[in-house]
Amino acid sequence: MRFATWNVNSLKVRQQQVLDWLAANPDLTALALQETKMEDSVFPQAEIEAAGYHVAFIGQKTYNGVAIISRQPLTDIQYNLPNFDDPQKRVIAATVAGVRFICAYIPNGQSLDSDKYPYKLAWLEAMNAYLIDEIARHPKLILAGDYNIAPEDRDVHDITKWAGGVLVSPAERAAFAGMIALGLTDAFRNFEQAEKSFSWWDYRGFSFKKNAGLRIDHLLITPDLTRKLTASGIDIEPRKHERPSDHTPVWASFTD
DNA sequence: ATGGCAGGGCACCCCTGA
Repeated sequence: MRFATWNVNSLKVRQQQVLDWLAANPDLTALALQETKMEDSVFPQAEIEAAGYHVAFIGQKTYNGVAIISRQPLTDIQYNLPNFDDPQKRVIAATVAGVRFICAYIPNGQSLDSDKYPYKLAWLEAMNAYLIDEIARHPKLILAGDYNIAPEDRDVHDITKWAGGVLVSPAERAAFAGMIALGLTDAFRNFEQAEKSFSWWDYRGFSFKKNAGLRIDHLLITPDLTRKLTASGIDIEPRKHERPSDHTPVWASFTD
């Protein structure tokens, strides 16, 4: 089994890149997408199914929007956090290959003095409460997505440039640590990894070329899956393409 | 300290992202 997450920053623009990446990764069980930025009525369901996949999605115009694409059927699809009334479409979950696969686009927060920051913290609190229930129901669970949190300073190319802002604030990192405290493992960090491994690079200032990035896309997994974890990584290949997303896929492999 | 790039929307400037 292999699972991945990718913030595509508009599925309309990245649709072919997603299909190409899936074709290049035939062992992938399921892929979580964030920032599809499209309403359900225009979601390319037929094209994705015609390519041989199952898909579940929920979106809105301009902002947010999440989807799960898989090679096996998706069951028990859930839309949104059940315990948080939120017009923003940021969560979709499904069971695939016996794994509860949650796809989340965690709020950015914008800045510490923005209204969006307390929204982010409240959202994370609701996610934590939701996870407690879900982990109890599903021993094999993955929370995959764009967390908009760099958990540690080594996940930031230059902490002096980001200190005092969102993505690295103590409260956000505490929320991430709160998820780890539920018994979850950061699949990427379960193995020795290259220094300066990132999943996002700003479009501006040749950030990708300079590897001035952040690691903010993660797969957190339950103990039952940690025992089965065989490898994890970040595929920076798509970030090199023409018109790339600013994020790149992050993945984890498991024994069946 | 600022803005830089990219996507999208009733729209040729503004908002958001991270």
